[in-house]
Order: sequence, then C-alpha cells, then structure tokens
Amino acid sequence: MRSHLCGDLRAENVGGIVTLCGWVGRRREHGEHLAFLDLRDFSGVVQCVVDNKVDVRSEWVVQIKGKVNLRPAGTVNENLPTGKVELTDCEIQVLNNAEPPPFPIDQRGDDVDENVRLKYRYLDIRRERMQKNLRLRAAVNSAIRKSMESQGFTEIETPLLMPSTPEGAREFLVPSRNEPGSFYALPQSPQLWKQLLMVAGLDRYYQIAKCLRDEDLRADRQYEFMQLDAEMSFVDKDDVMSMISTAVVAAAKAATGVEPPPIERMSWHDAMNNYGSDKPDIRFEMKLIEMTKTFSSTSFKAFAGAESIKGICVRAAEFPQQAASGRNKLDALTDRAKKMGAKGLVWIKVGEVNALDSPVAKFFSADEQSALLSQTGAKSGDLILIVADSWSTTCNVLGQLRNDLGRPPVHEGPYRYVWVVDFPLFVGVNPTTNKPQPGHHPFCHPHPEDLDRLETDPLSVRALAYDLVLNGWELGSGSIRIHEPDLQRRVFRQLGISDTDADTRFGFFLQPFKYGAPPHGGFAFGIDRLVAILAGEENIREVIAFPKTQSGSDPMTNAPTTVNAAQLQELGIRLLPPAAK
RNA sequence: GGUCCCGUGGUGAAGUUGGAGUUCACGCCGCCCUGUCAAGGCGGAGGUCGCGGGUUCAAGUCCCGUCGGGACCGCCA
Repeated sequence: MRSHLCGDLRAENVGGIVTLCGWVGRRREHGEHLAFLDLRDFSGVVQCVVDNKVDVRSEWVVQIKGKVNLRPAGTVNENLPTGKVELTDCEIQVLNNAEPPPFPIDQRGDDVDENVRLKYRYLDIRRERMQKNLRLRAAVNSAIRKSMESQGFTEIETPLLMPSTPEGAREFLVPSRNEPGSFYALPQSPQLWKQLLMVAGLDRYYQIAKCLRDEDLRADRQYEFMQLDAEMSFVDKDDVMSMISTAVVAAAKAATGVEPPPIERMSWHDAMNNYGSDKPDIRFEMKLIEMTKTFSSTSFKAFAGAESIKGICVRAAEFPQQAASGRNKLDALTDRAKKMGAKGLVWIKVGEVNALDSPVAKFFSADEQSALLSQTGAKSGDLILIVADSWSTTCNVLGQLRNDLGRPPVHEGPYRYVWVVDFPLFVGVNPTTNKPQPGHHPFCHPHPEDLDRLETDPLSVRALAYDLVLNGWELGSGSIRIHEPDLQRRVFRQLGISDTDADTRFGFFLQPFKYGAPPHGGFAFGIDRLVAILAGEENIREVIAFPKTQSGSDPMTNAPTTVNAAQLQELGIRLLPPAAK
C-alpha cells in the first residue's frame, strides 16, 4: 500500500513519486487553492501540499500518492527531519474517517489526565512519546536477549499455572474447572522452575518472564511486570554479577547509545550506614554522618545511651529551599521520622558565626557543639538533622529523610548503577513466630565464612545475595542458592519451618535436590524499571502498553469485571454477599 | 488499612471573603484567507462545576460522606 514511510523522506527523494499511508495530523488552510496537511505514521511526519477542496480531518486514515519536492526557499522547517521536503500533486484516498480524538495526538497529550490517556490508550500510543518508549523497550529486550545468548544462556519458558506457595508476595489465584475447590497460582517469579532447570543440567537458563504479584501498586510497581530471569550452574556470585552486568550494560547502551562505566559495588552495611537505604541513590551526597561517639557522654537525655546517633547535613549551597525549611516543614519532618519509628528528630539550623539555632542546642556542651560543626562541615544557612536510636532505626529514618529532602526525580542526571552486596541472610524477627525472617528468600545461600554462626547468631550471618540499584530504584536481586539438602534444612529450621513442614510446602521443590543438584545461582531484574529510567520516565506505566491504575483497574477495558453465574457455577465458586456497612 | 494532593464544556487551566455556569487557551462546527508548520482572522455550538447529603437568603467556593485518579506509608519471601 505504501512505497515509503512519512518520516523517511529527505532531499535525496526529491523528484520521486511516492505513496504514503498514515493519519492526518494538523491542517493549515489558506483558502480554496492551498492547504497543508501533516501526514503521520510511526516513523514521523511529512508535509503534504493540497488544495482545500479535499475534506480530510484530524486522525482520518489516508493513502497519499504524490511527488517529493524541495520546499521553496524560506519555507524549510528546521524542526522537522523531513522539513526540507514536501509532497505535492497529491492524490488522496481516504481509507477511514475518524471522530475528533478526545485529546491532541501530540506532545500536549502529556498534560492530559492519565485516566483519560488510559481510557483511550490506543490513541495515547499513537503519540511520539509512547511510540518511542515502547520501541526503546523492544530495543532493550533485544539487547538483553543478544547478550544472554552470547554468554551461553538458553531461553526456556516456564509455566504460568503453578501450585500456590504462600510465602512472599500475595499471589493471583486461578480456579481449576476440573478440580473444583483447587487453584493454580500465577508465578510471583519463575524462581522454583529455574532452580529445577539447574538440577536438570540446563547449565545456563534465561527468560524475559512475566511475573505477577497481587500487592498494592506504585509508580514502580504493577500487578504484572517483566523480569530478566536468569540462573546458572557452577558459578560464584562474582560470575553472576559479571554476566548480569554485561547484559545491563548492553541494554543501557542499546537504549542510550552510551555504555555506562563498570558498575561499582557497595556492601549492604555501608549502604545502610552511609545512605540509610539498601537501595542507595548515589547521585547526591547528603550522607549519614556518624556521631555516636561525639555524644557518648552527653547530658542531653534524648541522646544519652543511644545505640546509634547519626545526622545528615542539608547544605544551603545545594538545597537552598530545604535547608531554609520553616517550623511547619521541620515539624512535618519530625512527624515523618516518628511515623518511621524514631523517638524524635533533632533539627539544628546553623546561623551566622556558627550560632546553633535549635530548641535543644542549649543541652549541648561547647565541645559537642564544635564537634557537631566540624563533623558535619556545616556552614551558615545549613540544616542538620539528627536521630538517636537503634542502628537500624537511625539509618532507616535518616535515609528516608535524605531521600525526601535531596532526591532528584529518578530519571534526572547521570545513571548511577550500584551493586549492593553482602546482604544479611535474615532481616529482623517475625513478631508472631519470634523467628528470623528471610532477607531475600529461604533458598539463599549463607556466606560460607558465617556458617558456624547460623544457629548461634543467625542475625549476623551474611547471605550470598546481591541487589542491583539504579538511581535509588531496586532493579533486581539475586543470590547463590542452597544446593545442599542438609544446609537447606538448617536454614528452614532457623525460619521455624520443620523438616515435615518443609516437605509439605516445598516437597516438589526439595525432592529434586536429593538427585545431584549442582551449585548454582542467579538473578532477576525488572525490565519495566530499567526501561522507564532509560526512557527518562519516572513511572513504569509510561513504558507499558496497557498498564493498570493504582487501584488495579483498566479504564479502557473496565477490568476487573464481574462474571456470570454460569462461569462461577462451572468453577464451583459461590460469592459472599457484599460486606454489610 | 493509613497520610497527603487532585476532580470546572472534548482537552488544559483560572475562578478572590460564599453573590447569575463566569473567564482564558486549545480542540470542534461554519465562513474568509495562495507558503503555513501549535498558521491567521471572524462567528457559533458545547458544562448535572465527579456524585450524595448538610450549613446558608445564596455553594464551583464552607462542612460531612462517597466515587475516581495520583504520590507515599504499610505491603512487595
């Protein structure tokens, strides 16, 4: 139907007769003898010169046969790749007419309410921004596949219908028709399958896999999302990190044209200690400053005896607005700190000649005051925030405040990838069972150097686990897995899962490990998140063709919907009446 | 489950101390216009101010509730 694409026409095509297909963009009418219309397809826009008798309107679908001409001197449009040429002697065939679109199919669509964009997603995707994002996504997928294949990985598809394993994220359930009362679960990730593929001797597996989690949605979370899922045998964690780095770097280069520098590493402890987060955004400083010793003999009661005292310094030179926060804002920060579990928040404004302006400054000795200034390097106009609490609370609260005050939008500035390594095997204690909780998942291999403390001091045991972080977003995580049945039982016992429990819940998964499981490990990272950041978007919905809203609905299809009684009957499902109010 | 922000013709906004569905830009329809490119000029149509209640002589505006959207906390092994 067409000989060329709209966006491809250049001066070299001048003189040629071409046939184009596309949508009518804007029309500029100059009386009955002259009108310009912009013809648009996915490749771009070209100007067609017509008389004003053809009745074509915005978003009509047309086929135009015409002659490519140089534009007359003075009428070149430098802003358009096709701006040197135009189509003349146009024969227009209307392939389909169209109602006026509910919003402009151009940049102005960016300002339209997202609900409206999603209701008419097929029109939203006609816009350049979405076309660009979706094609960028395809380029990233393609680069990842190439990279994984060149590193010897084999793409294997794994089932979407699998048994429920209630640990971890809430699952989507699918009722079975053949066995009423029984359910499949949709995979939170292909975790179990890929480990079985290692037992099966597949050696290196990967998949760009759909994962489903029935948890509340966020800017970086959808019910359905895509992961690069990979697993490999006979490797250590450096092998895994190196291969995933290779794939990520290849994807980033395909998307941006620039190869990122080698990805740096940081221990989990350093990340928490210095940035107050296990997904540190290292695009900006405002690091946590250690002050426990400074106040070790303080007479200020809120600080006395605290396990950990740390502060952040909000520098007026970098963050003038935040550093100058007024009482309302400081109270709000204090509330935020308290909601996160801190007993309080001490704020200190540094005035002229190092005068400390704070409700509690009078409780600090002269030595403490000068140490405070020298440690933070605070200057006039800066704001210091201090938390005194347990180490983890202090770090978490200050890390959150650091992000609140200093973090730029995720897509701004440089790409700062960082591997966070040496995660603890267990994070905290389950308040109901009084047992440690897995930091990653229960199949994660403890650090060999810490194995002797697994029973005596489990919370101090490190895991062979690692996260990949980009600009403060967790892209993904991985670990070396436990391949020894004995060690797996020891870890389960720490988690409060008895041998018989383990057999009931994970039997199908544990049984195979008795038949010669190779040492193995792997990784998975979120494609949606990576693509969003590389596309300069701060929200993964912008790189997903048909996403859900924050409440999990689709304004276009109205999903989720009720189903008819016969469908429920067939599945053996009876609904409860709506909860009484 | 919780906190905060938003909801006004098709789209985006403005709407003051409560005083007539008022205003602006784009789009749409019609007319004019031979070099525009977010063309320009003139005219016109188009709204249950998300929905429900309350206060008031009077509510887009104040209060309560509710629905929808967004950001975040919880949650996401």
